[in-house]
Amino acid sequence: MLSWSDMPRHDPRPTKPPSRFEVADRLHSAAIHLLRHARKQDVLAGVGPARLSALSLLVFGGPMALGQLAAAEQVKAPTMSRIVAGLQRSGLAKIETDASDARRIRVTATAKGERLLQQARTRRVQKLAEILSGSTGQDLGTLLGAAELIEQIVKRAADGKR
Amino acid sequence: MLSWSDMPRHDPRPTKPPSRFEVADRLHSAAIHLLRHARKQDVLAGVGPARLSALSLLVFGGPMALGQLAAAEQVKAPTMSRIVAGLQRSGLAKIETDASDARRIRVTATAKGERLLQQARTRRVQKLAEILSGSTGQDLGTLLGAAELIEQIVKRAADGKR
DNA sequence: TCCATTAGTTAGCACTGCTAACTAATTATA
DNA sequence: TATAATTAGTTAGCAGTGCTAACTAATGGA
Repeated sequence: MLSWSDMPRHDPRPTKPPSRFEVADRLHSAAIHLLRHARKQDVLAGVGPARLSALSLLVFGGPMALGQLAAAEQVKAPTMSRIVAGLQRSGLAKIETDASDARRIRVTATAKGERLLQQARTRRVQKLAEILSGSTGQDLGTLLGAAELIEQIVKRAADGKR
Repeated sequence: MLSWSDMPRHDPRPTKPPSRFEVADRLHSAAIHLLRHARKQDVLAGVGPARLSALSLLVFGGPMALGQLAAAEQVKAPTMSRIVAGLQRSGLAKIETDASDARRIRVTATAKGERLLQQARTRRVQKLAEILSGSTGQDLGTLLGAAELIEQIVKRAADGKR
């Protein structure tokens, strides 16, 4: 779904330089379909996607304040407040008040949280690796290159916005 | 976040044949970050993501029964029942009972629904095209190739499951 | 000192996912 | 044919995730 190629094409121009628009559309569709597979593994963690994502930020990015977490996850403070409360309730993260500024809280992943995240991560990636099993080395190279490009591009866009 | 490369690497092996695992991980991360941008455009539609996605299926896939919709969206029937009710309430889709089997309903996108979807689609893709604006023609080629590969791979995985 | 700003929380709404339990229609079977 | 099993959808109720508005508490500047 959601692909220009699904619509009647009255432009029989051959594939010369792909337009940004076409590339954007195909990437969009591909990303949706890819993540749909990965996401299904997450139910096994028993933790919702927002909590899992915030936890991953804590595990890989280290302890941080609620506001930082919210900004990184592109979510408003009240939403992150609830997510952190959930993580705390499940024993996956702990919070302590900042020594130098009593308004701030410092959120940290617990050992249990790190363990759970690694397992969830492994399941997701393993699932994707599984569906890549029929791919040639060359295809894997193309995909890796594309993934790196995308990360660069997205990072550039985010930096430009800051 | 969520990338092996963020973790301490004690394996200094150069980039020879990328492992499926590594490719899966990088793709996973890239897809998440890419869609995070596109998704933010959707608030402008005034329709939630699940409804938008179901509507796109109706627009591009034609009218179908509720069960088909649920299966295609990988969602349970009660969830799709509510999504369709919402689309109907907003005048974006209409339902009629199947003539040959009175248990079934036939869900169809309205003209208004098609219009709204095209606008939402355009916004999403335009946003992605925008962040691609700094890319060379060669990069666009790599990205397009990767998108096509992913669609093939995901399709194969889905077909295999059937 | 007093006021504006900043960090987080609480309350309340909407949307999306689930399971369990239901109705109604269809199909299979005794 | 009558009844039982299956199938299609709906309803009710729960949890999670997003928002805005309104609040409290702490900080920092005039």
